[in-house]
Amino acid sequence: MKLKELSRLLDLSATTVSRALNGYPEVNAETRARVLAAARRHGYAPNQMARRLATGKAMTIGHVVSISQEVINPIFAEFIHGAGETYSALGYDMLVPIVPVDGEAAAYEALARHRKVDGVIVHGPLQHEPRVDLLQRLGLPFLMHGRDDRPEDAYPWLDINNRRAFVQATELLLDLGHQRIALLNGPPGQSFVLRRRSGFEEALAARGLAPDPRLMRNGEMTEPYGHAAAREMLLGPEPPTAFLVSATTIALGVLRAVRELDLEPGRDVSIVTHDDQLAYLANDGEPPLFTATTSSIRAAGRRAAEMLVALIDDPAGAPRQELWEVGITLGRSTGPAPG
Amino acid sequence: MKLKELSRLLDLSATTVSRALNGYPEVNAETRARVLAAARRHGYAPNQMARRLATGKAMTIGHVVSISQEVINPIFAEFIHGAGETYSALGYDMLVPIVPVDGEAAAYEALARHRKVDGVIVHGPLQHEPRVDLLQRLGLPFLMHGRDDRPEDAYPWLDINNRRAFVQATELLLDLGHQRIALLNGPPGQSFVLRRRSGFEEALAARGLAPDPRLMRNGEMTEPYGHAAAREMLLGPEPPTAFLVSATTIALGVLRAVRELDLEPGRDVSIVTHDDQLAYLANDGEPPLFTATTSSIRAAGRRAAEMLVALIDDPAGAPRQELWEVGITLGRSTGPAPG
DNA sequence: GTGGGCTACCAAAGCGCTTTGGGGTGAAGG
DNA sequence: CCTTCACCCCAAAGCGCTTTGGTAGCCCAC
Repeated sequence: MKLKELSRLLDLSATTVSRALNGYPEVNAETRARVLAAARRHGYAPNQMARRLATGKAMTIGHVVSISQEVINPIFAEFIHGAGETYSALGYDMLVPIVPVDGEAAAYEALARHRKVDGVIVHGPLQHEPRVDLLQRLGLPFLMHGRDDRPEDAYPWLDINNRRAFVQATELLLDLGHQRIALLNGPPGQSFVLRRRSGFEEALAARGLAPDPRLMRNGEMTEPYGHAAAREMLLGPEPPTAFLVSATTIALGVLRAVRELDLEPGRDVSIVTHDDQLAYLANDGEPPLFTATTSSIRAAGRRAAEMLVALIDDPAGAPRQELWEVGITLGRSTGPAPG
Repeated sequence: MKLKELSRLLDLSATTVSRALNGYPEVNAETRARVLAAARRHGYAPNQMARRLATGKAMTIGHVVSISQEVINPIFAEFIHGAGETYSALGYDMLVPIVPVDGEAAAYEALARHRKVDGVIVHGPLQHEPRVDLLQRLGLPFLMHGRDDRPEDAYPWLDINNRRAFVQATELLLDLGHQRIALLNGPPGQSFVLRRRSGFEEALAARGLAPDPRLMRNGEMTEPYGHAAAREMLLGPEPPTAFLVSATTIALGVLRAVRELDLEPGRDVSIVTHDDQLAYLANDGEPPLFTATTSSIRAAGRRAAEMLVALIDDPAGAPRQELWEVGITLGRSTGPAPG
């Protein structure tokens, strides 16, 4: 069933039918009702390709995933999940090109030139993110999840206050008397990783402490990474009494190492993690397993998508930046420093 | 830059330019080279909407995600990842509608009627999957990841041999002398979950053993689920000496419970898991942490996408079903039954 | 030297929709 | 009574590409 057939059936012009379906005012209410009823009855839906060609709007948002970021995966999935809810509600489609690491720039260029999307969401910004220049040059609207070292208003973004979160987490451990705190952070170069480290170092410095480089690690946020790093540190000289880690997956690895060494989490060793509130890694229990800074990555996805769509609809008048504070949850993984 | 402009620039007709770019034979080699050079130089790329409207092909594959399946998430993400690699290579786009549970059917109908996709991949089939009827009625080509209780050749699918995998895993435990084996399976109703249970029960029956219903659980494949179930069973009367579980996330929960109770995995309690080889939950170590049946879900995604595209290009001649056997990895989580 | 068969190109007709620029009708207003 | 103005509706012109159905020119064969 196409528009022309439907219009013939109704003895109306294609123009009128189109207008009726798209809610334009210059259509008699009765006529509109007739059209809508007929459309439903015959299962008519406009061909999206035709519609998009005619309107010049792709009604699609791109999320480019580079396959280097193996481990962003579960977090990325949860973010996408939230964004998808927004898109469904707003009539947008989501396009998810998966590209090799070295094809990322080309992927954005292709999206722009082929007119496949109206905008993109940029994931996992580096400290100084080259994609910003690329996208501005391409004139492709974008919203960054996170932000880099440019001035606050250089481009639109949604981020959580990573620095502050890790200041608070570190202070919590310091208040419990911990002095040797290990930091198991995410992949080097990522903007959020650096902000978290700043927060950690800042909190230590405020108490006149200097971070021990041997207790600071970067790595993909996996369970084995947490396990290996924690095990090594705990078996080494001057082991830490507390771990501050960047993801629940890492925390689980730390927990495994702690138990393996017959230590008691929350008594012999404390653990604080940042919790993205992934559905399948829920920090369950009463009180919950981990003491954590928390922020729903799914909610971030929802909101980021909203912001980008608003930006596309009204490039001038939409909110362009948003910084979320994180919550803190007290769990069973922290306690006073031993000794 | 649009086709007309480029053709005027080259003093050729749009027809010839289009044919040159799309590799049709009726173009002089020299002319083609000239066209390609000019296209590259001016950064010309055809507007996809126009192209798709003209050809009638969406060059897009849909993966509908219903937001009930919270926990399919990480596994789903990994599958998608593989599929995405195929799409990039083949020039297809991937559309990922995220819809509420009760909107799934409507989502497929919309995809079909709006002509947004050339086909879909169906995830997480139930024992008897209603989407099969729906999609066949809509005439929308599809490939199922997994399969349901219909005859083998009822529709195209790619699956792993879940039953056989769990037969082998169970036999492995039985050979080690375990008699009380707990099964921590996935969500009830899912086809793969039922096949795995069949395999488990079948292997027990072959040794004259009956499964203990108190040691069989279903649940979303999360770490807390594994932890809670294992803890409860281990503290109950007649605790199991071994756990067979459906996912590495669950296995991590079991491991946590085991350690909490001061038991030694691989000595006091054995664990076998099915490992989808998720990148961020790698079963690392030498030997690896878990004894596991393994099958790369990312590879499955790659292959499934290939099969679907082949099916779309040639509805008659493409391979329609594929059953993969799983591998087995011996890890540190299994050992002879105690006592 | 005429017909047939290639090669290399082109004009124009779609693809199915939206949107522009009217145009007819009847009621309100002068 | 004639104009004005909403109100509804329509024909036709795009949107930017692909594809159909040619044609012009050339070579070869009979």
